[in-house]
Amino acid sequence: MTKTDLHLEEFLPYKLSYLTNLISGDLATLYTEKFGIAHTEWRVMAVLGISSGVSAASVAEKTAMDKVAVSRAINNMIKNDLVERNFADDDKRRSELSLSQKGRISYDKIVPLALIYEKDILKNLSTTEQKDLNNLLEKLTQYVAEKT
Amino acid sequence: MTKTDLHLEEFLPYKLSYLTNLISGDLATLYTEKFGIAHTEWRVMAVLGISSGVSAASVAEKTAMDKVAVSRAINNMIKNDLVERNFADDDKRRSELSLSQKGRISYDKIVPLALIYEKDILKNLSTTEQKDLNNLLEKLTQYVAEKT
DNA sequence: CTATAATAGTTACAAATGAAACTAATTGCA
DNA sequence: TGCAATTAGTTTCATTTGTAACTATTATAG
Repeated sequence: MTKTDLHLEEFLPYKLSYLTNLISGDLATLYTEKFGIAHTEWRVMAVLGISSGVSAASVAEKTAMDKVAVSRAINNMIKNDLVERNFADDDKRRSELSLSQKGRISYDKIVPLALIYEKDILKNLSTTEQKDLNNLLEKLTQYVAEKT
Repeated sequence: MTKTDLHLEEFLPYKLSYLTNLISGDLATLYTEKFGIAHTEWRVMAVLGISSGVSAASVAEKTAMDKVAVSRAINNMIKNDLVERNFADDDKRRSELSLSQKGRISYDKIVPLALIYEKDILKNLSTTEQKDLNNLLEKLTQYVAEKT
């Protein structure tokens, strides 16, 4: 006799999605409320914070966002003086992006808050459990990503 | 010396979000491609598949969706003959929702596929690891949910 | 009773996201 | 060279989602 009922609360995709939404929403308050930065912009900022002069395509790759979303985020951040853009000498299509001074200041304020938030969540898990969690997520991610 | 850099690939909220998106997108093909059912509708369907005559508010609660999203999903599903609605005798505002026959047929086809999908993903983890995963997600969810 | 508040669900409008077509610049190959 | 194909990024339009205000009905306090 096979069980064919599906209870959302026990269904992995739902559980993951639920937790992810809680955390994302929670985290979003850190960068939206005080800094008026949207979710996509936060991801871009996180990348530009540690890599300067990169292209939009590279940002897209590192943030798992598509190029349209990146384009919009970037242009909005430029408008808000958070990001600066140059165009590459050897290829005028390619943009070279970095945080502006203002962007850097916000970044430097947000990152510690984000790390504290992460730490706060993880404090409920032992060191071993944290390792396990990473392992499990990594395994799942790799498998799902590879099955095309 | 404290580390203040934030690398997305190692940041729990990002990792969770990334995995969730992969899985949700993957799963969505199961119900959209063949059945033309949207994500919100799938959640509603999952609930109505095991509970008949429930209110929209109750569906909202069980799906972690807000009432507007539920209203839209429900009305669309009614339009597509997937859901039937009555209004409660003792309170004409309250709807009593169930899958229609057509909805039930789709449900009976989708659920096994969804469960197979879940099983396929989980087959990469040992029984212990699966338990661990559940435990960890549960712990995190509970903590994050409670910190308001 | 009646007026006010509360509840179930919907509508309307704004913001976010996604897909496809587009522009401009560069590459490659005949 | 010069013309077709590719690449970087943008624009446009349709769909989705979120928020607030709204309608209809029921509950409750005076």
